[in-house]
Amino acid sequence: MTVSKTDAADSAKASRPTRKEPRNGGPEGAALQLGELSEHLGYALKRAQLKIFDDFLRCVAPLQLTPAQFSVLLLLEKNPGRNQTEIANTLGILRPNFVAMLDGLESRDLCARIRSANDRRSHILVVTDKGRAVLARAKKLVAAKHEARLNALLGPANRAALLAMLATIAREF
Amino acid sequence: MTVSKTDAADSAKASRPTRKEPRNGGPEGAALQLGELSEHLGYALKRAQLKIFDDFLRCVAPLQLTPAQFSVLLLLEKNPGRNQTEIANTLGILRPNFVAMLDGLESRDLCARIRSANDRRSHILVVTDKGRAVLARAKKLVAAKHEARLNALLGPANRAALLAMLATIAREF
DNA sequence: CGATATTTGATATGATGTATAACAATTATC
DNA sequence: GATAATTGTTATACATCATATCAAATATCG
Repeated sequence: MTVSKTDAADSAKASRPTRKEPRNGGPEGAALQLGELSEHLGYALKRAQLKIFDDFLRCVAPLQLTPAQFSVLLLLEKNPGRNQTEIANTLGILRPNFVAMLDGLESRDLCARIRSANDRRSHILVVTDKGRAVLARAKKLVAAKHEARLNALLGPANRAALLAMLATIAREF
Repeated sequence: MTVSKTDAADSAKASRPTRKEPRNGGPEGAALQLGELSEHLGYALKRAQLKIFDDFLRCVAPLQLTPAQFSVLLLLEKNPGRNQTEIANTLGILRPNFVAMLDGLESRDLCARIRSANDRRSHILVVTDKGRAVLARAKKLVAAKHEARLNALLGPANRAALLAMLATIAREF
């Protein structure tokens, strides 16, 4: 709906002794009412998604992996011998946009393109040893920091229910 | 994680009599395994969000309103007398980016900027009559088509639970 | 009061994500 | 063997998102 990566909600910088804002008496200057907005799933969905991605980025920052790159490596590891079109399609990436993304991963030696012997048009994608190592570390960081934090916030049962509903929407909506 | 607005999953164009792909016998050419990806909340969240936004766009297409524009009009209606900074911050929009957005809405006479008398730096934002009319029609379309479809897919109780969990993540994560 | 700092809306600019068209090389189809 | 389709790629356009900076207006404080 809107929603950028920014703070929103007018986060008061915490440290600022002198200001006028503490006029808590009047109804003026109060926090804005979200109103019906808080009942719209799309709005909550977008804001939650930004938070999740932001946290993912922080948790996996030492490995310099974006959520998109992580998903590519995960998919490559699970599905060896596939070409660019197959991987891109599965992840909902357009082939033209997948090229630069692979260039980035390949230049860091996390994956490699191998010309197929059967069909010399296509590139078979493989995770390199270094890619596998980075992916393993990423999985641990994500599990230990990111997903663990979600479990702490929602509880395992709720987290599972949430995941199931999101998957349903993604699949059948 | 990845995920664009595109079809993904290699949607077979439905109408194409001649192709090679029906080699359903071998394990080759089968659908890819998502593997651990399907256990990552961020991935499901992103894909669900894209679906929801896409459906929102279609449902409200006759009014030519994006989710972001809809959220702005909703917030303006609920919170009269606010300036650009307050509205933008609440929605998580950066002020510089909010300018062009307001230009668009104002050029269509859906809202208006009014110089404040108290503080002549700020613009008080108001929904115009036309904006209120468009917003009313948008609400009906969204409720009748978009949210109704979600209720049909998840059921009202699950939909409410989903919304609550997403709001929790957006608020406390 | 007057100097300095802050706020507001705005502009310019860049980075990133997403989408389409078109191309050469290769393969499939008939 | 001519035509069509596929694969990876390039170019390009557009939207989204982010930062720095500015002028005008206001606030703060010596």
